[in-house]
Amino acid sequence: MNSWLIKTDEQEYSIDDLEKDRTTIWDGVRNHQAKNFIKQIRKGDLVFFYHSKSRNPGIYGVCKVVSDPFPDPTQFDPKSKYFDKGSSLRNPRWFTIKIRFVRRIYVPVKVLKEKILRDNKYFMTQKRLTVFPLSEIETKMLLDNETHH
DNA sequence: GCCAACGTTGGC
DNA sequence: GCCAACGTTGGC
Repeated sequence: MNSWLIKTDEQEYSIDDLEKDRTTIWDGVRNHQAKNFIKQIRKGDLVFFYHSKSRNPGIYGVCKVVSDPFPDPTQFDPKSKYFDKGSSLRNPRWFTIKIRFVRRIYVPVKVLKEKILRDNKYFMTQKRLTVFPLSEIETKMLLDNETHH
């Protein structure tokens, strides 16, 4: 089992939405490096749910991946802002996964930066990458950190 | 293929 | 709200 950090914009889809919906499709990723990571995610993997454009950026939840990667439906929908006319059903360009809410945690970006993810090259150097893998040690530290909840 | 212009992201 | 960093676009 692997674990990953994924980002969403709090304005668009927040941890509150996810807790209410229980499951969601994490769609709309349109970056090739991110897509390559998505294709490596497997059902049963662990996901940490991060809010960036927030007043208090940080990790807000733990989720379980409940599907293998599959073509992101929004790429085929002309009404979607994620529509990609260069993609086709036969040869889809973008992929997504389905995740299920497990529980809330809160780890502020300061703690991630100064401690838990300070050796994570993706977190530290690729601010705009919306999904990347976490090591076992990082995963353990994140799970151990949730004492105050 | 280069690179300036542009739009978006992320942290403060 | 600001702005640096950075990914993408489009003209050449």
